[in-house]
Amino acid sequence: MDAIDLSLVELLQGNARLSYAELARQVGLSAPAVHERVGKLESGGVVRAYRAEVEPEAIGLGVTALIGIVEDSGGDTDDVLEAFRRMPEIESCYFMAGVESFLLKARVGTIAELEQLIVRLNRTPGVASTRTGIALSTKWENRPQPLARPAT
Amino acid sequence: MDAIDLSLVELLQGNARLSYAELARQVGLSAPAVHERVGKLESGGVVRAYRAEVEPEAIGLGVTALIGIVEDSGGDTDDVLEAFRRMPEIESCYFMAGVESFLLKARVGTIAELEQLIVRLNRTPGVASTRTGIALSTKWENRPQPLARPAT
DNA sequence: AGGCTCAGGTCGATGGCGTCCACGGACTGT
DNA sequence: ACAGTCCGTGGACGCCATCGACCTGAGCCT
Repeated sequence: MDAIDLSLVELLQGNARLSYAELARQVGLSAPAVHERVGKLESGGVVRAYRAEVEPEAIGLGVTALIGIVEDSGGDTDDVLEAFRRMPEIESCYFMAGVESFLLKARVGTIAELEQLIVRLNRTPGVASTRTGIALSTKWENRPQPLARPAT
Repeated sequence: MDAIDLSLVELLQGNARLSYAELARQVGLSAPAVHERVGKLESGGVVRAYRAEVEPEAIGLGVTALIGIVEDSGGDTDDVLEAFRRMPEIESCYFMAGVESFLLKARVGTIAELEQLIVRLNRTPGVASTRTGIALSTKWENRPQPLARPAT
């Protein structure tokens, strides 16, 4: 993981569809060399996936909510997680320090659907309570960070 | 925005580096047709970007925090936003309903860096108070949703 | 020191891909 | 019926991905 790998990661964070030839030009190596490096970044787990970032409204998901979950004292965390995983509306799931064990980011089409989701969450065994905040607008999301430090 | 466009979006959400030829095979059109459709999805703002999804730990960002911001009653929201935008650690920024006007997702290398970030946030004009929750682990993040409904 | 080994690069070749263009069929409104 | 428009196909051409052969420098053992 040297400076060139960092540049490659940074370039691909900015535009995942760059050709190997273009990447090669930008970092000053040949295309096969870049091909091999990117392959190693992928199989080494540094690059997990390449995704198109989609405007949620355009695919009928206009409502974003952030939901804190308080767990039942007796509940099994793994079961709760499994239940969350089966709800496709939950885009992100963080296990948190604090009273609320989980913080979920959910995306649905309408407030009515959000209501249904919250009901389902509250019914989930192991969930003691939920606290929902609605995002009025998303200023930005998943902005890539400049990769300053040459990480170990 | 028909069923084929939806498939294209779904395919590109799963793997943004698919070739046009491969996309064409999957949706049953020719490559130029797919090329044109994807171009329209991009310029129409449906597809905003293609990004490589990177394991944050691998680039020295092991600490994820979610920070609620309460605004000063007198503060100018745009100025606050502008200040946030200049902090690269803030990956996402939502404008929320509720007491806390913003919810930020920040990613830093160490707890010490998080502390510095929180100090900077509290010093920012227009910010009355902050409330930080630390993510102990990320179960998943930015999982693409299946695109069921044929959105208008 | 000399030579082995290995990681990681360049170069060259070839088949597939991206992309431009001209053409054609189905709908639509008149 | 006709013309216009939209959206697709097929062909052509140059660039790209990818493979194999070879090169080079660092580290190490004898």
